Amino acid sequence: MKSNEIENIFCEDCMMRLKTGFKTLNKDELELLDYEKSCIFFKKGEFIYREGFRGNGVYCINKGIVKIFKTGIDGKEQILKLAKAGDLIAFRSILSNELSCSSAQVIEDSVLCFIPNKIFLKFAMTNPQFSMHLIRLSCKELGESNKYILDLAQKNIRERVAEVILLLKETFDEDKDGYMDISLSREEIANIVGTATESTIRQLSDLKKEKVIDLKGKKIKIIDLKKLTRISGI
Amino acid sequence: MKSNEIENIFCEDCMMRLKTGFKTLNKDELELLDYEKSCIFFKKGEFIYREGFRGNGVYCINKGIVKIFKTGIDGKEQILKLAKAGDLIAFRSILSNELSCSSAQVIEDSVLCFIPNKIFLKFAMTNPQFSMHLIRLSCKELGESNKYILDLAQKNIRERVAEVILLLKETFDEDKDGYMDISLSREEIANIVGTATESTIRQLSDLKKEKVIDLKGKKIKIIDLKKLTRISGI
DNA sequence: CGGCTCCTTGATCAAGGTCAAGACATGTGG
DNA sequence: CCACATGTCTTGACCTTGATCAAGGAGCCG
Repeated sequence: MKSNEIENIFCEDCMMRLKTGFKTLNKDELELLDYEKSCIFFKKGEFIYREGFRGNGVYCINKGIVKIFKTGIDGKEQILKLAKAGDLIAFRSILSNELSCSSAQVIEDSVLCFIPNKIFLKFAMTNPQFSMHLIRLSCKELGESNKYILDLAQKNIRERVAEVILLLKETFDEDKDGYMDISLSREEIANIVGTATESTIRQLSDLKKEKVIDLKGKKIKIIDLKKLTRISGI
Repeated sequence: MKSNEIENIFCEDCMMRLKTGFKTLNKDELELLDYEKSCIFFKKGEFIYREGFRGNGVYCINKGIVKIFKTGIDGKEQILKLAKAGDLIAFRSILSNELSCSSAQVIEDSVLCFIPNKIFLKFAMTNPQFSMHLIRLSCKELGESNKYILDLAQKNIRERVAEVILLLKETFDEDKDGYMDISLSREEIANIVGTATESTIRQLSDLKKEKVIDLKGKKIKIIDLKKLTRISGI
């Protein structure tokens, strides 16, 4: 189907499955999932799906990092979410039966399991445990979106940059030196914060000067968590 | 239970039910719902629930208008949604088992049906049709929230004011003179747009001068829908 | 080494926030 | 019914924040 299809990852052995609603599937369902799904490798920069299209399935991230974003006027991105191993993406449009409201592009080489519409919806409609998981997932994301609306409307850029760094810390691990295990371009950080690239750079420089964070290329390390939290206004 | 409880509205006869997931309930379930729910009258200005608390049920709006909002720094509101007859509110925190992420306050005298946690979750877990409705509802709202994030991040205030007027038009009917059937204070409009009250007033005045809308007290009438749409950048 | 792209910084400018004052509307008690 | 108080609306003046434009620097690759 896809050119970069790779050898099957057995769902039963998949550690990521336990982080998702798929852990509620019984043996038969799991077998069916295993049969119907396909595992696909995506290189950095590749698109998984694009805004405005009708999706034909959902993706479970087995490995890698994916950015989910909307495209605004003159092509400027607004990143809604960074998805990582164990996250389910593209479920919103499938479940609400709408066109996709966002695009997904790979930030770090990824392995994704594609689960076709039909079987995903079958589970959703026949397995109450599974559907409750989906409900919780979408309601959680709704809560996060609502929070971000407030921030965008009321916080200034310094506060939002601080908050995004804290968000990254929550989402990603850190290496032995304390730098967070994610490499985003300055433009991408700006597209999470919802501001111009230059403004984000200035805020990052300020935070570095103030010894709140340290920067090494694209890597960020939090030095003074307390102060960063205070700045973010959480 | 509540001081302003009013006489029961029979679910079976309730027209609003047909707009909600409750239309999927069978006769027995409906009877149970009817028995467990309570109908409550709320006067303008009263709070239905507040941010940060654990909800003990959801509300189905039978009549009236309710604003759902988050409170930010120094008390400034950000309105997330105006809910009207046929809308279900407070379901997010119940379903995700989190604290309420927003408050609900009555804008126009309302009648609400309170459905306790227990029975609502029972339906969600045992009636697949009902749970699919909930999934669709939360995914739809998630899509709207995501859209609003993009707007807040990238559109200017003129565009956003125009967009909010269009949103009001979609949500509420108009009277015989073409004025929309909702009265919001300038501050409330500003709290939807996510800006200062004065800025909103200026934009409204401009749009009136340009003959795009007309203003009569708190009532708004759209004169030039095409131009308004163009301004909103949709 | 030249040609990319991304990052950084400075200068400038406009959008929109804030403050202040007056207009208008509404309600209240005398 | 008036006088007064209160709250909302509106407008003007001013100033801050952050966007935009421009130029130079750093890192990377063929």
